[in-house]
Amino acid sequence: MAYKVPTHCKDCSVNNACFQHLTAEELNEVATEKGCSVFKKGQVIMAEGSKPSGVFCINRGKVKYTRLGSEGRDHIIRLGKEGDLIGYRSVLANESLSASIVTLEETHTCFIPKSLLFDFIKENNGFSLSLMQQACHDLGESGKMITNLAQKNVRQRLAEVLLMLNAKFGANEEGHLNVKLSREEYANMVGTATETLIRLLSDFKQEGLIESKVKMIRLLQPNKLAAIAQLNDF
Amino acid sequence: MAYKVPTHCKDCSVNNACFQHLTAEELNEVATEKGCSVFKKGQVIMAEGSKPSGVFCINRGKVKYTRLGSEGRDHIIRLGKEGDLIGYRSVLANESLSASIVTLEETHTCFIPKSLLFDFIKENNGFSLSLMQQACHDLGESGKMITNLAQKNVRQRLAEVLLMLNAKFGANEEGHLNVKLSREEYANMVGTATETLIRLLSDFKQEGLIESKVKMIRLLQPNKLAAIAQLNDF
DNA sequence: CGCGTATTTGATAAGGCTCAAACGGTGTGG
DNA sequence: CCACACCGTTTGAGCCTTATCAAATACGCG
Repeated sequence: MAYKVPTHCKDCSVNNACFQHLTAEELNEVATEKGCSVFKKGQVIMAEGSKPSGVFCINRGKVKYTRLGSEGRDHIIRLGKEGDLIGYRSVLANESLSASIVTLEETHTCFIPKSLLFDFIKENNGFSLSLMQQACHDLGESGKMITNLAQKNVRQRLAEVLLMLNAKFGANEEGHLNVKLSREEYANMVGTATETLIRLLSDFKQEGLIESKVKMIRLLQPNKLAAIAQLNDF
Repeated sequence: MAYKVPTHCKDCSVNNACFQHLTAEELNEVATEKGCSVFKKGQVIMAEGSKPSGVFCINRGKVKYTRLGSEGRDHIIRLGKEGDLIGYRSVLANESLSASIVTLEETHTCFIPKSLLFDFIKENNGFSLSLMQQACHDLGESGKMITNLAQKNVRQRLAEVLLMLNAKFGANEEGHLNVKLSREEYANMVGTATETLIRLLSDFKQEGLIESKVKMIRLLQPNKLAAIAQLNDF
């Protein structure tokens, strides 16, 4: 499972905001110390409750952050894609993971050990600040999600999730959302039962807001979706 | 409204985790540059959407972070008390405030300008790391709240909110929760209608789980509340 | 092609929201 | 000191949204 990807960090195509603050020398350190892995679809990269010994940088692929609720049901609290750091929250707060991180498709990662990460934080202010900004930004997003769950109904939340997916992953040449999720995963993002989600998706289809063929969803009228979601900002 | 509190930071009774990493000299800087204010109950310290030019440190008092939802209803996403930093998320992420910060009682604060904060971040690794840990910890708490809202019913969430208040603010000598909130504020924390909240509170009262006289709530059986809330960890 | 899983549809029930009205405490002015 | 008005709280009734259970259908994989 563990292997070295051919690319050196400085040639890496993905652009992580934090790593852009590292010097050539520091990037060399990463390239030397990092371990690389490939995960197949559906694999658990990190398990809820464990304490990771470092962070992963996603080189290719997509992941979901999923928390197990008390009724044995999952809830997806965030998604990650190329360039995102995985598990940084837990490592920096020195807390155990509050969610499992599971791949949505084949995913290539580079592992950066905790010690190296903390070295950079101590020595490189730009890196440190960038990481902090990441955390604070994510905290803001979480706040939005909290209000949405507390105040919006399922229809509004679904519209918002669709727009969020579009903003984060974009669409391919045919206009389909660039991420494949099962109906259950959609339901776990929206916070509803799978059956309810399916009914609302077909409502949206009938209203001409989206097109959907099983795993392929195309947004036809994003502005109308935004109106449904009651978005003030997007 | 703005005045200097008599205490120098190094004598300040409140212990903010970040400030403990500052040197005597740096604390002097804070004491020199900070501005202090007193806010009466119900005053808005910072308004949602604005961009603060620094952070407040709470010297005395309690605040709520409240977001205005699309239906004109508030949702309380967090509470703050003595020693907490206000507005750090927005300042560090360089984003506008995602919530208004409103006092729950008379509150004394010290204002620390953005520039000074960033100086410390650049020069003092302990401070910087501590701030980062704060942000990452809060991010974890937000994640918990998201799962709770998505998966738990109102009764479970109310039990959890009561326990959270007890953990954060404790109880006075008579066993009453050390924070005064209206029924509407409780509802806005739980994410439900005021009427529903009132009904559930009186259910809890009938079941002997709590005592309540308007603004005074006493938890009688916290372990039973924890069972209702389905807490894995508390 | 056949099995297992994911998706879809239907029927029913419950949880929670909304509207309406009554009640209670508190502060103000006479 | 009392009467009144206002606001927060409480209770009731009906309805709507959403969850749950059950069953049918479609899809993907070996």
